Amino acid sequence: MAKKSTIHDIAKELNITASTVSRALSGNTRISESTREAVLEKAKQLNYQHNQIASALRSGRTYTIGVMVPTADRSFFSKVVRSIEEEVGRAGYNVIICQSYDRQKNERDNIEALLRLRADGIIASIAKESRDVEHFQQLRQRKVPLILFDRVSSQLEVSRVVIDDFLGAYRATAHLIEQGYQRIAHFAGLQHINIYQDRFRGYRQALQDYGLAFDEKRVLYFQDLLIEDGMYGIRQLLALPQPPDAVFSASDYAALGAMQILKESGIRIPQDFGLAGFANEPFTSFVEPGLTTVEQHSRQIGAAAANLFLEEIQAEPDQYVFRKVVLTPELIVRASSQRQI
Amino acid sequence: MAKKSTIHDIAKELNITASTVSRALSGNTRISESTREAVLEKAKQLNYQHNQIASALRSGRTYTIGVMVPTADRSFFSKVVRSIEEEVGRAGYNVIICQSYDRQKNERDNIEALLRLRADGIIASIAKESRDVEHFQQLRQRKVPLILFDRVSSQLEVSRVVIDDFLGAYRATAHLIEQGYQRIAHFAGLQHINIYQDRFRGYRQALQDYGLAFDEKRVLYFQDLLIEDGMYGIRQLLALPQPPDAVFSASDYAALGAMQILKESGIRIPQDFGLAGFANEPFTSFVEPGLTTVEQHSRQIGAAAANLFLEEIQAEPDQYVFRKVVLTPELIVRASSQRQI
DNA sequence: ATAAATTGTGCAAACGATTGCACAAAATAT
DNA sequence: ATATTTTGTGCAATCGTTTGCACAATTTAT
Repeated sequence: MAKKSTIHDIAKELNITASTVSRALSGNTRISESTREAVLEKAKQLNYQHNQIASALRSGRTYTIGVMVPTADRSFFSKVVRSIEEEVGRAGYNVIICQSYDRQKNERDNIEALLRLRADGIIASIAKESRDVEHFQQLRQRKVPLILFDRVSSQLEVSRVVIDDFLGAYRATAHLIEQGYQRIAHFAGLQHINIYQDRFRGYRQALQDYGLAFDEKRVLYFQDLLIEDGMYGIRQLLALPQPPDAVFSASDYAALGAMQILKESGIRIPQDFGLAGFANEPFTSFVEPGLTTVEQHSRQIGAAAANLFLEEIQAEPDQYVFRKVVLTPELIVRASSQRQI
Repeated sequence: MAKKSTIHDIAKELNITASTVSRALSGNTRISESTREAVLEKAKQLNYQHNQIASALRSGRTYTIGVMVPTADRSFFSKVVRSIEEEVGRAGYNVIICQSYDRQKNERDNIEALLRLRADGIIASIAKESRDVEHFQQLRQRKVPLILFDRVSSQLEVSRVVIDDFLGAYRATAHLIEQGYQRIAHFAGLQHINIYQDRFRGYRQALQDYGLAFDEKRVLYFQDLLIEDGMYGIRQLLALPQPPDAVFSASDYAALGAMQILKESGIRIPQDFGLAGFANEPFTSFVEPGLTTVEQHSRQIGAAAANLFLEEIQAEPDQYVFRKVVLTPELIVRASSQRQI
């Protein structure tokens, strides 16, 4: 039971040198077919396993890439991660998943760890807490490719892939208006985050284009846009002198919270009140009524991010130009907003 | 802008050797306070970053541990992972999250990748598809500590942490019986998986202890126990000559599917029909009515698994004895099963 | 038939840290 | 005052691959 075998062990048995073994294993074309076969067979026989550590040390490439998301237990991020895994996996890269839990400290620590591990690149979506992004700067200095997606920062000059949040929000709001809702409120996220800012802008633009007044009392801002936030928010809105008759929420979770309270209060959805969320979380399709929402095409986001990384890693370091991919979201209309039949 | 600095750079600047620098940085007590300080300062000044690759190659320890779960977007696994991260992080370990997506091939590939990366250990929950576990055996051969949790295999002699699934199922079923339900059905998982087998056994035992007849027509087996499975399952059950009046589902998701259909069919929960799930997924608390379920104490599972790993890694290789940690689950009673007030 | 290109392999130096051994200087014990 | 221990550092080998350079043997071109 050979504990650990190295290319030297293989070399010794075959009376050749380790260089030749290394080349045979890595597919160097200068190696003759016969020795290659012999090496491969002996490798299998000795239960040889490539030592990625040694390889990485010498070659400078770890074939490892870090993917950092706020949290992996959100359908959106989980799908993006999976899609990245599939895409870069085909090119021989391993993915290390990191979670920032929306904390800047974790984000910083993860970056440190990935740098120590000498990851070949990082694909990330920025933590909510990170208003400044200096901790990402050192990646630039160290020439580690960084690709951002979804939650990006304009302060970083890197390739990125986003969806058109403005358009998604615009369409959702316009749809509510077209369904006859008049006083549409908005659950907004923190405005230093691009996606929430864009969604807010889309909402306002739609109101304006359709000639509806914007009323800032109908906009509530939340740190996390969770279910509880939605519950709290809808209570605030219903207590207004002139309560709204619909909510466009920047998050499905907050929309769901609102739905709970509305149902409890005997307010009928969609007859009396319209609801639309954002992200197309799985639960949106099985709550009652189904929640109208915006699909972000997470798989495509992941694939795009992965490909941007692969491009960048293969490009000449100095003449690579950063790219921006913008995908178009899709409005998913469900019962929660369908007043007209 | 020093691109990359090594301990040699630091050494050169201070007119000492790399060995001394290495020792100073790693906290060796033989180094004088003055040189240590000088090294630390110079390191910061040169923007030095420890090269974990080189270190790993020489020392044989990567301080990296792989955590493999079927999928990270389930609340249960996500919490376990987080808890492991926190626990081993304190001991200086990095966590690499891998997902098998319940596929044996992915599981095998992940193990290969982790071995290539020379992970110091692996904590895993086995994929549904894996009936045999030979791909785990090579870890034993290569002396890489393996800790299993939740979905374990009796074919592997390793430390493990599980909850008492039998007890959880027993309590859930007993609770339904005590609420007056008479014909309790069960959504079961694949029986080659320990947790589903135990839950099934708990269900049967409770029926028996309370003098209720076991009827195999009331047990439906599902591959994945998803929402759709629950929808399909409840339809089957309702079509029986003598339909059940309650379901204990081995998964919250399937229970949720059943709930949807029951509501659509105008069957009142809990008055006409009782429901209980398993896992305490977040949505169980906000569906209407709240779903009775079983909490698995995921954080404790993660912490226990992490500590088992840390113990094993520190033990003498040959005299380590495998340990089994069994945690007690907790029944969470909600409206879906509370017929008696 | 000679020159040039190609093919297949070996040599040896990296990559950047860790670590056993050695040893001088300083501190402590006898 | 000498012997012994402790303290602080250096030397050099090592971890397992990769890779530029060299070079003989073969093949192809002129």
